[in-house]
Amino acid sequence: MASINPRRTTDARFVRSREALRTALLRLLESRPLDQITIREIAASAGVGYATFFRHHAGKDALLEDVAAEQIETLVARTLPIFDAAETRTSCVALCSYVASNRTLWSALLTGGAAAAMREAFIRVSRRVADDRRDTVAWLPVDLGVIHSSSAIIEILVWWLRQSEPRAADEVAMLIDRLVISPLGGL
Amino acid sequence: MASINPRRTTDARFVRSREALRTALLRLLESRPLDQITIREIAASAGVGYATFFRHHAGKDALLEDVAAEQIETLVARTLPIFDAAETRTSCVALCSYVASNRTLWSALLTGGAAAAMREAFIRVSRRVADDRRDTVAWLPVDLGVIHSSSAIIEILVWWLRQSEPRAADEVAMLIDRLVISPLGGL
Amino acid sequence: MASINPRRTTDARFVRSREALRTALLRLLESRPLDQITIREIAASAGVGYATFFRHHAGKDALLEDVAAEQIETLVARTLPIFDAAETRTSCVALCSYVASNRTLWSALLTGGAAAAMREAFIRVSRRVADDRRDTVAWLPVDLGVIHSSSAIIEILVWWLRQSEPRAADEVAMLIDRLVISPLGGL
Amino acid sequence: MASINPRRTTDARFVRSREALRTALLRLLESRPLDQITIREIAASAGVGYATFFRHHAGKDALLEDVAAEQIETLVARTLPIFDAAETRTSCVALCSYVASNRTLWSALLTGGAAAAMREAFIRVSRRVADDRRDTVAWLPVDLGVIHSSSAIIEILVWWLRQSEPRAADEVAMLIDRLVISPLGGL
DNA sequence: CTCTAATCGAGACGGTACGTCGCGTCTTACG
DNA sequence: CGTAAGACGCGACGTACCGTCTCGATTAGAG
Repeated sequence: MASINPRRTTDARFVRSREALRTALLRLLESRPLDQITIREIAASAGVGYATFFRHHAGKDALLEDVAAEQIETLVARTLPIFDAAETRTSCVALCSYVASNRTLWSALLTGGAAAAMREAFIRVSRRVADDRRDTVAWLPVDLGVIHSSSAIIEILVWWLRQSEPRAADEVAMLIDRLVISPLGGL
Repeated sequence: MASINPRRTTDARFVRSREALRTALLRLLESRPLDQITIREIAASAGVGYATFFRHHAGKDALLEDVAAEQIETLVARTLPIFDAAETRTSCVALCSYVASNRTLWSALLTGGAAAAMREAFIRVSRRVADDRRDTVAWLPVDLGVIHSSSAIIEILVWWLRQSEPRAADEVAMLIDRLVISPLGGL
Repeated sequence: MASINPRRTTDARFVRSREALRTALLRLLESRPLDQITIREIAASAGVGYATFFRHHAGKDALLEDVAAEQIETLVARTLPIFDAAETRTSCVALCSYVASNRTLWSALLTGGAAAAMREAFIRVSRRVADDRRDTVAWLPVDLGVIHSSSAIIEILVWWLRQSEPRAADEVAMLIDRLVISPLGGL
Repeated sequence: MASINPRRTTDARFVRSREALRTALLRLLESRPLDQITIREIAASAGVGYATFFRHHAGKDALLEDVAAEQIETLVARTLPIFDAAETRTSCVALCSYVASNRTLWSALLTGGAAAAMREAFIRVSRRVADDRRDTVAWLPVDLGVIHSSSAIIEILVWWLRQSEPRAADEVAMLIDRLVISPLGGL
């Protein structure tokens, strides 16, 4: 949508609204789950007309994925080395540290009722990465590998971010390593 | 709700409606995801008045859980021995066989957009079981263990049931064993 | 609409809402023209849910015509004898007297921006009457006769009802007689 | 608006846009009624920027009246002699002939949902003329005379232009004469 | 085998959010 | 630096579904 018309990427107003909507959603996600947030609220909170929302996104979910996409892209960039490294544990630590350092953001994304959408987005990105790499283990179907590891990681992160007194990042990294990565059997 | 008035469990009309609603939901779930099914449709498909739906269930989700509950109870009864047995693999086979033998039902429940609700129900039941048993591994927080294993199993089942040409039950059992059960490290 | 389902005509709630909407529209028409009245206002003023409006009428205009229909039916019943009577003047007086005695109502209907719709409704009713009677004057096409006389009468009434200090009913009756009825040349 | 800046009447671009808008509206009116035509369509059809529309006219209606004004001015110039002439019938023929010779234009203006606006414009012009002339008949209020005759003429023309196989101009002229002009009683 | 009361179907209702549309204003990029 | 493009705020629209409610019309099961 944004890429069709070159103007859209340049026009100051367009960029401004777009960014306002992104941050408004994140702001609201900190207070309550996605499905209790109305598009009208997002628009109002962004200081943007209601109709304008639809000039940028097809719906609530579309905005969420738009917001999520770039974050996930970054997260995956941190997750990638996990599978390469002999030292998977170190990589898991890196992953968790990144999440910890953006705790508020990731809490909103993962514990705000958007986890399912995030999971989808994460799987999508992971699948793309997996297609590029083509390292396989005989007993494990590739797509299941992607789905399982993505889901499990997301879910452990959700569990982590929901804790009132969160554990240390490297402790969680250990859990991910032992529960998810190691069982994949050294991809 | 159903238990307040003893008559409700006896009155032929009440029982008939209840059952009609259950089967109607399952029938509809085979055609499209839960959130595209309206309560009005369920009622109509059950040959039951719209208001009657609410005389039995608080909402769509309540009906789903009502339907799901007994199935999950059975499934967990099959899953339980997994953790006891030295031969976890055998138990996984038993689990998958059961699902395979009720494929239509479980497909509706798991691939019909109700997976999230099923996951919750499954976790709820599992947690209850886990509380009874109290076998712990030092490095793994109990609640995470429950959440992770429940979610991962559900998710592998979803993956399985979505395949156009599904794999053999024992093959999937192997996957569950290697990806989920074994890593728990012999509870 | 009201006549399809017999229940609708009986159900107390339905009748209540229907009547509330009618009177609400008339009430609002006294304060400002039709196109400055929103459906939401009508519903609110009727103490009726917004969606309920559409359960009764397809839109603002439909409600107006519904309201207008019966009034026009009555008015036409008064207008009819005009064409029969040798004393057309007397009949015109009757017509104007009736309008005068319901001045508030007719002001709302005719000076509230609804005149066009009223004209249509009036023509429709008149055409039906004309079809029944089949008295024709050679030089005047029937449909033009209906359109012209209906429109002209409506328009004179509008002019009358808009005056700050309205003329006497029989004076207006005279105007209608001389400008509209007589020229028809003794139908 | 157009008269404030002297440049506006001279600037070639301004004149070009103005004319483009006029003809665009007329072109569109031939295909569908005024209220189904959006300003955006008019602008697009005129090959003119959307905002540019508002540099010329306050809105759709304003453009219409702008377009209509000159036509009506001409029409009234033809209608005027009607009231002077002893031979009103001849004048009516002149009027109708003029309309017939610009049938497409007048069809667009009168049958395209713009009749009400045209009526207003026609009345406005007629009133100006009537004020100048000051010929009165005792029993007929001047403003009603103007409104009635204007409306009735417009309305007969609409009826005429809507016919699939239109009658001859002098036949319609006769109808106008007998229904509208004669009853005014030789102003 | 009746009578009485619970249950039923039907669906009207008040709400709330949706996504669409057109308006008229105002900003922006571009020639 | 002026103009065309079009993003924007606004606000009404009509739709969909929710869950509550009011109706009579059955019909089950107790007496």
